[in-house]
Amino acid sequence: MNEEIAAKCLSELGSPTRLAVFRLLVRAGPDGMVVGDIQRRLGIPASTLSHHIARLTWAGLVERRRRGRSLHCFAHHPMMDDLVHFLTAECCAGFAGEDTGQPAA
Amino acid sequence: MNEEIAAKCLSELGSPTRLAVFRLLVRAGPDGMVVGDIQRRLGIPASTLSHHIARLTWAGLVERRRRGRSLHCFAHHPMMDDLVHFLTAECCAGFAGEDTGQPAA
DNA sequence: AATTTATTTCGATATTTCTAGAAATATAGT
DNA sequence: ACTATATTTCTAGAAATATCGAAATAAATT
Repeated sequence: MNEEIAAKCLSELGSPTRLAVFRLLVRAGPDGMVVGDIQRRLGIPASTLSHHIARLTWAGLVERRRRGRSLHCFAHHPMMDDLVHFLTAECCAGFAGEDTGQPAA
Repeated sequence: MNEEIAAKCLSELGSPTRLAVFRLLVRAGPDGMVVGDIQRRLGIPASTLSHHIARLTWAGLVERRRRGRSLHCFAHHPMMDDLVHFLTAECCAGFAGEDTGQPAA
């Protein structure tokens, strides 16, 4: 995880709709959730939802696996864990990060 | 911290430029950093930087205090801590969040 | 192979965001 | 009051994003 990838993830999670989708998937656990169920839960058109899920997937935050006619979506936890670790280590008060090349002052 | 505020913070930090600004401020510590120093460090026009700092401030992630002719900027750690806590508690694998009103399945 | 279900891709429009120059504002010094 | 410095606000064009209906694709069923 570097600043560029972190920014990408943050940006994707920064959409209220996408954050809601991601939280649903986290709550859904290892079984994931079918696109149609997410759609009914959030009440948004299928094409709009598809767009948002595609972006989350592109950012590495969500995985999709086809099972029969349905697509199951899962939160991809390693990416989220890396992101939280990055924020904790380099963007929080108790900053103990490595020297990134620039002097502290 | 709720989903709406979290989305706002995530969205603001999701810009590469703004994430860089915020990280600079975290590294700068309690002394903060003057806008002009940030500008020279990042090499972007003053008006562009002002826009980004205004957004970070509006999101509650940065504080500004005038000191003479300069404006000192500081990372506002409580907001960031709340955000990281929100992500850890409700968007990560070991999810132990409260029931948000919907049944788990 | 036609039908039904599930989801995506396309296309078009509306909105937001980014960027940066020019002008304006705020403060300090002379 | 004038000048210099620091930063913001105004403005606008370009680029990115959001939205959603319609058409297309994929898989199962008949």
